[in-house]
Amino acid sequence: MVTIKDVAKHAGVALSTASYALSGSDKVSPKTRELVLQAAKELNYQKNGFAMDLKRKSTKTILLILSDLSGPYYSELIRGTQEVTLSNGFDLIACSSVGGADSTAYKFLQERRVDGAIVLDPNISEHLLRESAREGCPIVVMDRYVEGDFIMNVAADNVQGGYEATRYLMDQGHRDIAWIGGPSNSLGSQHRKEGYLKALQEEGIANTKWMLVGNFTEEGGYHSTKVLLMQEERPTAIFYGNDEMAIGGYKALREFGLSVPEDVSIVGFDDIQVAEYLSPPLTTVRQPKYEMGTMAAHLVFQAMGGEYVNKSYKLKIELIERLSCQPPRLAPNRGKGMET
Amino acid sequence: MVTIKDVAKHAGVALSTASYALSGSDKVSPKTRELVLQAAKELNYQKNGFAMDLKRKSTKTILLILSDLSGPYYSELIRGTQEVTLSNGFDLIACSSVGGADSTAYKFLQERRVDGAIVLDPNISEHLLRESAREGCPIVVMDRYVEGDFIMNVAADNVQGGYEATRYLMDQGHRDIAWIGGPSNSLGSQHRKEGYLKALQEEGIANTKWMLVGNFTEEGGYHSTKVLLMQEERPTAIFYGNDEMAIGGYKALREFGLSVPEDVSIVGFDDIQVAEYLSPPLTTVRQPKYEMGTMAAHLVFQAMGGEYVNKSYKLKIELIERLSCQPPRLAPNRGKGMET
DNA sequence: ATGAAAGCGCTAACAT
DNA sequence: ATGTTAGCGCTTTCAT
Repeated sequence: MVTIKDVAKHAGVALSTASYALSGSDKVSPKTRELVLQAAKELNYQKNGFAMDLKRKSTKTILLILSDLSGPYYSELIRGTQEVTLSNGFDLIACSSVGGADSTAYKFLQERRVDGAIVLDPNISEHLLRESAREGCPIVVMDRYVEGDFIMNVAADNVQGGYEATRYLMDQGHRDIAWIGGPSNSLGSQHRKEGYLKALQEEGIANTKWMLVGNFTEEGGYHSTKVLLMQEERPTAIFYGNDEMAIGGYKALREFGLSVPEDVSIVGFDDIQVAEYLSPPLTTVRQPKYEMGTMAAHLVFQAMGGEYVNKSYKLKIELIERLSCQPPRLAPNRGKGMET
Repeated sequence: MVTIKDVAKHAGVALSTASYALSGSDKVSPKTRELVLQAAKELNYQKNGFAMDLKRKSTKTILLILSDLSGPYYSELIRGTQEVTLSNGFDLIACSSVGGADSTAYKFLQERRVDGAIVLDPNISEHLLRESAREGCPIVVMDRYVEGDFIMNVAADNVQGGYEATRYLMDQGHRDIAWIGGPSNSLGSQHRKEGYLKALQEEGIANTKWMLVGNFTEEGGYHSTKVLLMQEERPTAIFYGNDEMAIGGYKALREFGLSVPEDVSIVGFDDIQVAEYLSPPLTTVRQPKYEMGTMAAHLVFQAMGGEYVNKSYKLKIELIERLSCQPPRLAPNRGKGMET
């Protein structure tokens, strides 16, 4: 491997001179610089970034940790973080936690390979987070709440989102509204459910009968919906913890010969790209993902700069009205022994 | 910052002993190890990965470069590379070329920060690729063809894909088939077009009238389609360089009061998630993305191992038949001065 | 089993 | 303007 030493020798200058020349310092004469650059080119010299980081004690890179590094969900969010990161002269790399404790995420966090991190990944333990966050490596955790030094949180207001979706359904006259939630390790899903329950309670509805879980996948939504439909009493509306599950729901409904929204109204969560193309187009709740991304990145840089920042931010959420909901066809099927 | 030196001192052992203990070598007695581990915990010691890499002269990480780190397109591909990378005990990080020469991609490639790279990004110059690929850092370039030492290529057989899509349309009786391609820096798009032309030629059709470019975006597809439809003679079918553009096409067609597939048949390319939910569901060409991902990763590791590998791979492509095509309604509108 | 010391490739303070 | 040199934090050889 050709090092700066080789370049220096080849150019007939001292090691430091080569270093200066290569880094564009004005401490060397144009002539020497040219000499060095020439030598570097001839030898096909490539700088070793680590050696540099080691000296400089900072990497100028931010790490973005996602649960699977894929999925349409992240697009906008990534774009947001990327813009901010870049305009601060930093680099952004992304990795996932696939592989558990051997995962790239763990390695990069534990080995001080980055100057800051943004984490959107329930698999990263609070322990690791607290252990890794430090002066020189602030961490922003998204969609969950983790306390600790140099740890900040940003999330969409999922409670609000859940509440508004349910409220919307109730305003149309629905009273029998089912909830199909995400996995239990998703705080976002829990909060949506909280909002859902809050809305129900406001109307004095104590629904516990129609609460199921999918796992945020189409598959899961499909199965949970089938389970739901096999019960004696059916809801007039279903609120899904995310859009993917709602897609599965559409499928299950179709299999039961039920149509949306005539027989049952549906609302999803996330507003992924497909939502608008489903038939009927899915009414759903949109999270301000781009804003969440920029927000997170800004926080990282503020914390780096030692600025005082609030530890926790909640961003407003927006209901996207499409065609998957309408008032329930009949008077709700109550009087079969339900209270109120 | 607490270093291994501090840990050693705190534990009352030598630097090297601490290092051994920390890395789980069996050269230290269990007792000393315990001592060191304890000290490390007390001081909240975190190893510095760079220093380690510097010594070890390898990073055990592979870099995946994508043009924008987002977009539904990549999902499967990423999953493929990730699986292989992980099972080889390596880490995978992803970054984009946003930022041009200042981008993360450039930095990581130029500064020897990784042991290999997979590039799916037309923005990375051939020059950089050739400069960066070397023993100890093989590079696999996807969807384009770059020659050089330690550079390999994997791509879907886009020519075949373009050919089959067009052939399919022609088998239904279409003769007036438009092409709306991607940006000119996309070799994939060029190849698809090549296949398209080849199919046309087989029937003796020398179509040049209906060839436009979008830029792989919905927006672009929309506009190009409008331009197309404003012309006097209209095609009976349109073949889009990717699905996003086809979506834009659907929209433009609707605005012109034309329906798919009755008035014009459509085929897309890529088979993104939305394709199946469009109405009508989009007939399109699926690339074996997961396989391309695993293939690329395997190649990187083989090259690392010094194994002889072919430099170039082409993967078969598959036509997904949905409902956006049907035979043209009338006899094709020829006889207006067209040859044959 | 443990310690001393060399050195990975680089930057930057210091000397010339 | 250029050269000399001391580390950055770590691994690893070689003595002990």
